[in-house]
Amino acid sequence: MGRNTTNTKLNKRTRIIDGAIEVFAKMGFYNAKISMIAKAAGVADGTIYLYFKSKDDLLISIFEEKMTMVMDVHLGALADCDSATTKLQTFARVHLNLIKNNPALAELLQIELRQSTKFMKDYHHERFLSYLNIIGDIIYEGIDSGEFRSDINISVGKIIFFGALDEFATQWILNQPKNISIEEAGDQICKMFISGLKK
Amino acid sequence: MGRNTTNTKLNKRTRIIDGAIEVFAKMGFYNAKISMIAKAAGVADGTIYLYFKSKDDLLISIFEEKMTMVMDVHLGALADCDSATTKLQTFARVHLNLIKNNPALAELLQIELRQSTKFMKDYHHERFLSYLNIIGDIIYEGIDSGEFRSDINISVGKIIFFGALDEFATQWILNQPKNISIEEAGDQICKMFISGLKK
Amino acid sequence: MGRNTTNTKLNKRTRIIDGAIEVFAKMGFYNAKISMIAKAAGVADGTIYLYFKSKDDLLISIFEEKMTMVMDVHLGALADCDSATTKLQTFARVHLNLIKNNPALAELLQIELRQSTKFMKDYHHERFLSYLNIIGDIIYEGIDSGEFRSDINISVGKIIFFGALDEFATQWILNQPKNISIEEAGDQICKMFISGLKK
Amino acid sequence: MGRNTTNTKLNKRTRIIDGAIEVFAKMGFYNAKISMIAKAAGVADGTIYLYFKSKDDLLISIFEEKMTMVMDVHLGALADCDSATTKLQTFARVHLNLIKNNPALAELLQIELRQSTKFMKDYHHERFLSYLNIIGDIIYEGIDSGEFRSDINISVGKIIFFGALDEFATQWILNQPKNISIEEAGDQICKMFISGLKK
DNA sequence: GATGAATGAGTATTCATTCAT
DNA sequence: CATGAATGAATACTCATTCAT
Repeated sequence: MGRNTTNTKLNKRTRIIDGAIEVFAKMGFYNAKISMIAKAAGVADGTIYLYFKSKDDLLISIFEEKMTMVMDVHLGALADCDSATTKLQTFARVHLNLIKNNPALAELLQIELRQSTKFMKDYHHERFLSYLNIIGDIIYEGIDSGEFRSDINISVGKIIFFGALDEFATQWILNQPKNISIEEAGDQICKMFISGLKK
Repeated sequence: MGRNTTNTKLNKRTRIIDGAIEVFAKMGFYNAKISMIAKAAGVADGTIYLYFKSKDDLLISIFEEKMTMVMDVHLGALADCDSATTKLQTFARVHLNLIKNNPALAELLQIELRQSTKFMKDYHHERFLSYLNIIGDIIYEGIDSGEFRSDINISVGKIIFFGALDEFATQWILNQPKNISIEEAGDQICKMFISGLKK
Repeated sequence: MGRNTTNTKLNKRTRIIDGAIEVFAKMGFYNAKISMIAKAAGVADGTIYLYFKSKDDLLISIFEEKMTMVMDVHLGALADCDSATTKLQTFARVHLNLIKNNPALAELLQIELRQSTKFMKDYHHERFLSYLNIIGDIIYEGIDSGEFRSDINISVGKIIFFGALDEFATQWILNQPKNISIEEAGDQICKMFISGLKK
Repeated sequence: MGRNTTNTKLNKRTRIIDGAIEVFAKMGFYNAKISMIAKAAGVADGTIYLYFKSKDDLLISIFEEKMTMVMDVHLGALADCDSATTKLQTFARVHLNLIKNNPALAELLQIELRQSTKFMKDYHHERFLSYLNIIGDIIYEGIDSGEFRSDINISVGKIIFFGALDEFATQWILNQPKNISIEEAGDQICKMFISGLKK
């Protein structure tokens, strides 16, 4: 049946993406070999090229699809919050949970975001900026509602809140600290960021 | 005579490192070709192998040397500060200034810190941890002296302060924001981090 | 019913051959892709393998079939001629007309005849030699009847008459000269060959 | 010494060209593998790319160089002739001798001239036209001097004389006829072409 | 030490062919 | 018969590294 065919196709594409996430995360983009990805996906090397134009396209496609998914999860979770403070806490919790539950994807997205290859430099600031702007909008809302100070530069604020979360995630992926859970860490990050270090 | 030879050698080594920083930063590690680095350094391809064991070793050597230099600058600057708050501000200022003045190096160090190649995973947590620990020590000192709250998890605090600075630096390198100077941004980061967003 | 099936098959086979002639001529054998031929023929890639064992077999089959057709046309036309001179002129006229009317086929046959792939070297001297022998027989007849000189080496004569026609055809396909029609050219070729350049 | 280095370099380039001529002639361009050529030349695969940009470039370079050489040989030989008839005979003799002595090169040049790949279609009509024009100039001279008939179309004449020689050469390469030497064949070709078949 | 020509291992990608539907 | 998704063998080309000079 049509549905069957479609499913098989989707499954194969999904398997390739999942295999690629795994292999890219473990090996890095340049050290990942197409044959490894094919093996991880349980398909022939050539099959990958039925679904993706090139290795680069595979990486970019993963980024596109997963970022879309991530944004949707965030926006869904934020819809239930009623204050900027809650939203910031929710954002942190969702971000860290996504990373906790998809460490390979997390590592991959970070590779993409950071790796300064030419094709990465050109590409997808847009989608990353949207992500940053979720944070920016929350801060703006907090200032607007009087929850947050008005002498905050939102452009800086959104970047450093993301940076704080992201660096913590990176370290957590590399070397999971035993002495603190990712949930507690999220609370700590929000506390420091929202209330500051000062007594 | 001996000194002369040594100098020549040191000069050549320095030229290679500088050429490599430039090329790695512009092209990324994997797209940087030894021949490009050799040309940038004004030496023959083979000469690089008289000073470095491999392309990987070149990257790691840069990291080692430059991080040593960076740590020294930080420690020198911090020696003059008399409070944890001042120290944190100083650290931020020094960090951002180093990046402002050595953008290629900054980009390179970030590539190294992030790029999850095997050889990067194995390597240099140590030296990076020392860097983080400068921040950790300042926070500890602040708590100890009563400047900072005592319910702060230092392990988390040092990571997120670094993350905040680092992400801002990344964005600044990629897309220098016109509406705020790097100095002001440093002040904003410290303000948010130290006093929090809350009114 | 059976006829219908058979017709469909024949039609499909014909469509594949015609598509292949077109694509081989335009792209060359090695640059022609099975998928292009399938598309040109309006069939699926796999269908080609129901009619031909391989890409090589497709090329060879075209050669076989078309040469058979070409030989028949020649023999039919020659039956009406009453002298070796007329036959030679007729042969030239028929040869050049075939090329004029089937330039893609002409180019393809030339590729085959020339392209020194192994499978081409092994193959079809036989059929080509038959073609040459049509010319050889005409020359023999002309010598026998006293029309032509008897100090002619027929083996050489048949080859060079063919070569003259063939090279002219090649040039005409590549770069159709405006200043002379293919019919006039045929007359010129016969004139030079039969009467020579000498005054 | 400089001379030594230069010689080594030249020798290597020459060895690659000679190896390539051999392998291209035996296997055809598309079936010739770079590794075969490298082995035939006694160099590493990569070395070929120090001297030629690509496999295509290698083929074209061979063509350029060898055609230059061939043209020089022809022009040198023709300088000594005092009539168009002698020149035509000389041209045929030189052409056939070159082929006799360089059969692999001859086959390769024919592949190039004929193989209808895109890059071949675009390329070097110019150089081939120069070759044809040597013949054209001889015919023109013969008409001008009164040796040849004036009702000859030179454009056609040069093509068919070349075609006659070329086809004979092709057949001779493929299947050397025992019953006639290449020298005699050259004489036959000239005789037929110059005096015609007619009694 | 310095050079850069030579090496050859390593890999993304293509495409003729197969075969389950 | 017909399809076209899947296969995987095959190869031009790159580039880190070596070593004779």
